Amino acid sequence: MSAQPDLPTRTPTTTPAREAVVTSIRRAIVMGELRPGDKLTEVPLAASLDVSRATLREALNLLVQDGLLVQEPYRGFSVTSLSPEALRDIAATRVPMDLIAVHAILSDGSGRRIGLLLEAWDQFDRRAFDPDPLVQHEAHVDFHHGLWAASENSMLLRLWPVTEAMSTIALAQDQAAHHDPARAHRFHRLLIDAIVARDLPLIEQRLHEHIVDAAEELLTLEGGTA
Amino acid sequence: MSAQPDLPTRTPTTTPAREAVVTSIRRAIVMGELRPGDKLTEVPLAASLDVSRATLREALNLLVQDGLLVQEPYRGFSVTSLSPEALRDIAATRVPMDLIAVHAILSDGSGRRIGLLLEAWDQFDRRAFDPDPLVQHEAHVDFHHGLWAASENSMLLRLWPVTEAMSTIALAQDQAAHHDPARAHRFHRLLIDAIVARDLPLIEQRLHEHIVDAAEELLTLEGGTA
DNA sequence: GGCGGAGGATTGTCTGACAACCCGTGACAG
DNA sequence: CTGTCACGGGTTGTCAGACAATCCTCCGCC
Repeated sequence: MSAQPDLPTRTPTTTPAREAVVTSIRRAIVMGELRPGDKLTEVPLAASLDVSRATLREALNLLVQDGLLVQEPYRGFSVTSLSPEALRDIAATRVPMDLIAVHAILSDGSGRRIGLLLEAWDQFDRRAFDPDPLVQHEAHVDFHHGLWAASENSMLLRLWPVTEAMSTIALAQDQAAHHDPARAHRFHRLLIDAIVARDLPLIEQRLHEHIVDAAEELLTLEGGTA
Repeated sequence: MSAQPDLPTRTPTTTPAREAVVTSIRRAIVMGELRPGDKLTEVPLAASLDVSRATLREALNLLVQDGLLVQEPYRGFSVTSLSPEALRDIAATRVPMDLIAVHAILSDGSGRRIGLLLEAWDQFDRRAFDPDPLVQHEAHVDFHHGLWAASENSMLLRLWPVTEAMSTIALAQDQAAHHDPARAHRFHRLLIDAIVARDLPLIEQRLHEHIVDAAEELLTLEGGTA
């Protein structure tokens, strides 16, 4: 009935339209076009994304899934907004969770997990200074994801989407929070060094610097609880 | 930091139908009527639950949200299934996460968090031996949720649904895994005692007994057969 | 000025349909 | 006999339009 579509369908699971919607909205949040607290009204949004309302709602449900959006019955979807205490909680909780990953990496005798970690570093290193700020953001996020993935702890992997979403929102909270890419690069480098050196106290200290201090900085920027 | 404008479950006067679907399916998983790996076909399921396919799909998406189900494009929804390594990861990860909560509880000078914890214990104590096994399960789960909630750490609260779902699946993995309610009751009691005594090493040991040992036990049960 | 109710706007749900896709089956060539 | 490929049934993904339930705003009334 047709010429053979010789091209191997590039994506093994092609064309769920809602995926496009999901990435589109996620990008809008990362880029600050959608800010925490913004309400999403379905009909105009569906029209602007050229999908039906049902498909849009499926995509929105997926975003609620990792906490990027919140849904209140009969009141609709809106971008998650974090209180200052929530921001501190995120930072304070991420440090011990990262330490769980680090422990798993260091307790692996084969060295494979360290290899995974260094690979994550390499990929970050290549994209950390990309001109596209979206790529920079993804590189940063992927590095932290790589740290958890290198632990080969499936529980952490399941918890990652929620964690990533919270961190994304935290950064999006302050639009002006364009953290200096060189600074993130340096922190990540120092962290890798400490892990390779297997210096647990140093690892913890550097995680603390990277995460908690950054959060406190965000909070001071935010200032008057606006 | 005194009066938190409490957010009472602001019921929207009527329950969205998908909530009923969600609890129905969740109950089926808890009760072992749906077992890990089972596939859910939409049309018969929607008919049996007396909702439209669209509403059913919204409910299924919500369940994917906390990890109780997995969705593969064009292959449908199925109950999450965990490998033995995943089961170990869950147990091994929950202990340090519970410790995060415990630290937050103990670092609260006002004693309010301890009060919340004891309240959670009371509610567990009242339902631990309920004749309905579903109530028993909920009492157990609510106790652990109460531990995290008592920490007043909003990040942990966000991570809870995923954690709960993983633990639920882990227990559902082996249908024969009705844990002796008296045993759970004793463990929880011992844990509370250790926390009140502020004995950190003892707390950790008892968490380990309750979580990791239970997981290993599940694995030996499962390993013999299968 | 405060209160209560009408009206519009928005979300929740339904029905029915069609397109896209997966999988098992069986014909066919080697 | 074996591997490949087309075919068809079954299932999921998406659409359109419609109606009910709920929220929100504003206006008249006391």
